[in-house]
Amino acid sequence: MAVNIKDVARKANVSISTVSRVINDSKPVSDEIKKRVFDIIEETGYVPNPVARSLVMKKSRLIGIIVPDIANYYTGELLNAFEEIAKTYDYEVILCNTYGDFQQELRYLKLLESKQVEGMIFLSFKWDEAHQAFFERCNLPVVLVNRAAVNDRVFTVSIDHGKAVYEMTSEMIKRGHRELMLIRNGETEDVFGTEQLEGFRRALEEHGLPFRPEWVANGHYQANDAYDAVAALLKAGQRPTAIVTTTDDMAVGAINCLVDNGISVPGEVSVTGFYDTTLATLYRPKLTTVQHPIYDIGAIAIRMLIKKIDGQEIEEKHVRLPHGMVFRESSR
Amino acid sequence: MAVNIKDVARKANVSISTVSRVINDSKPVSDEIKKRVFDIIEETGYVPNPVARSLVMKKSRLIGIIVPDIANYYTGELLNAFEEIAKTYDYEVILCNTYGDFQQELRYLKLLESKQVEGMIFLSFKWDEAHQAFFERCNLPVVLVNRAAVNDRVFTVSIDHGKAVYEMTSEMIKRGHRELMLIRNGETEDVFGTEQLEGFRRALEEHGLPFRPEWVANGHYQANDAYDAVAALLKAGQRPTAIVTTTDDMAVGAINCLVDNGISVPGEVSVTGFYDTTLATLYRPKLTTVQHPIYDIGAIAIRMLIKKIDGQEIEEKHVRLPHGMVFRESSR
DNA sequence: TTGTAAGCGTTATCAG
DNA sequence: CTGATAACGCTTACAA
Repeated sequence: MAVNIKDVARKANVSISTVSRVINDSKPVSDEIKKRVFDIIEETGYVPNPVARSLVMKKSRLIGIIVPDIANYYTGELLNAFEEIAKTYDYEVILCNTYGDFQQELRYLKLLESKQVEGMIFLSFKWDEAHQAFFERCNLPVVLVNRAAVNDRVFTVSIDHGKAVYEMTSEMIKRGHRELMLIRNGETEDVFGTEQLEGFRRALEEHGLPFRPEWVANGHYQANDAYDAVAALLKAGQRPTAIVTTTDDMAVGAINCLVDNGISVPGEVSVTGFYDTTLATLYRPKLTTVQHPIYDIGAIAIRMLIKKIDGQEIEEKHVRLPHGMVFRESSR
Repeated sequence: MAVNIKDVARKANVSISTVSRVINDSKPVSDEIKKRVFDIIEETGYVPNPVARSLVMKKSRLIGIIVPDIANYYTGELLNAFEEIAKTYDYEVILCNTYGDFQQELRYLKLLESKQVEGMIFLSFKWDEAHQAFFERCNLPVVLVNRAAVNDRVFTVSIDHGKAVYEMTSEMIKRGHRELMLIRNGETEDVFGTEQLEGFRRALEEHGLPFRPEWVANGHYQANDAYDAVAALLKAGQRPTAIVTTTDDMAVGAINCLVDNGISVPGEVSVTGFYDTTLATLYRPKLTTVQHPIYDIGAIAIRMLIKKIDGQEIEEKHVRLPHGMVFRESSR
């Protein structure tokens, strides 16, 4: 049977309040007694019961993480960051996978609330009134990762998607491309998808290139989406010379389709990715892609959350991290 | 302020024990009172406090998961399964990422114990005395995923790695290959690495082919390991016609090295993977690989654990799931 | 069938 | 500085 505070108190010949004081360093205790208590703790291997502690403090030291899919590099890397930083602050993360299902999300929100999490990190595709209402009611801190800001009630951290697409598109144009296609994240509710589109359009405009709506496809992060989009374009007899995508997976899907149709990459068509995941260097040709500080985004998100939980004021409620670009073999 | 059992009791004009009885359905309560209580619960939105419940029941309904790295498809898919099934049984999983570090593992073991987890799932590379001693002492159920059985104190679930390698190797031999290389998981403590080697050796023997130790490389799951191993062999002027690997990533690494050296795959050399991750179909040439029921392994592991936690007897302590083989473009 | 009361292992208030 | 003691929200004998 595990030893508890009472046992320690008895063996050390002090009251339990004293023991509590020494383990929490909450009030002055004489050095002599402190040592006696520490010795007993050492000897018995006593560890305070976090459940009892939670009950009285009304704090669970739990953080809820809601993600649409765990099985990919991007989410995994984020989780690495959440987990690692949270531990540092003595918080535990509990994981909820929604498979992108809206109802599931709502269910998990309630579940997490009942589990007394002290805050949440949200990685879902959309953010709508139901979410908003929920957080309004339960008054829990939330931070959204790679979702656009809706208001100051929720915090966000991401890169500037519009700028990233703008820069990558401009770079392709500078390198001589005139026929460009965009495959973006096309959830209509996804504000970043819109941002991405705007970035693309702006790059074209600034270089005096025409914007053709039919050369914009809406993907959902997956390789297949891009494959199909490119296939459709090809079938319609159209052929861009550069394809800008917003996911490494989609870039690979696009390239696969091109190659399957006998079109060489980057010989005839250049393709760019997004995020710079492991896939970008594993795949051949290696991907030219937007470098996304995934781990850092995760680290900042969880730090913001914990800061807020601890009652500190957050000055910068919507953080935007800088991104980079790597030019590898998939573009010319 | 959240409503508690007392509030419900008062509003329903019953004692708190009665409320407890109706929410847990633990003892008979008259239909009339039951209805009254349910109405109040509905009205107030009361949710029992799981922390208080844990304290008295001495159960946390928490399961600890220890993994060496979250950011890959394999772990992610496993986590999907853990998370999903655990929720079904009203358990929460808490995640610990060790980056493969042994000391970190030990630290997490203690942490999880102090958090009162009721069981653990372990995905670490090795299993040694320190682990064994820990579980011996704290008497917590554990299940090891894709690690070999050490004894009956810990449960395991995996596929038969020896058989998988044996079959894939045999198949390559049947297809005419006589010069085969193996890149396996080479942690010396990794019993499956040994099993894999044995399977390879047995396939060669049964077909009267010589076993050359220098054509066996030890990787650590990563593409780079395989890349380097193949590069070394090539440098030594050796060239197999088929390379069997035990990871899709390693297969890709091997192919990349071959191609970088002007050797065509599968034209001149065939390469096979393991696990059938998303990479296997994203990459070109698409990978011939061993199909590994990742999600199922995770599902069985977490079910075994929960069963054990609930005090049920586990008849089959070391489960081996069947695997498959897919032949795609990376082999001839 | 229902209620009373004793914990569960802590922290925190209030005397001394 | 130290020690009783009352919470925290719930389950569960034990009584009624």
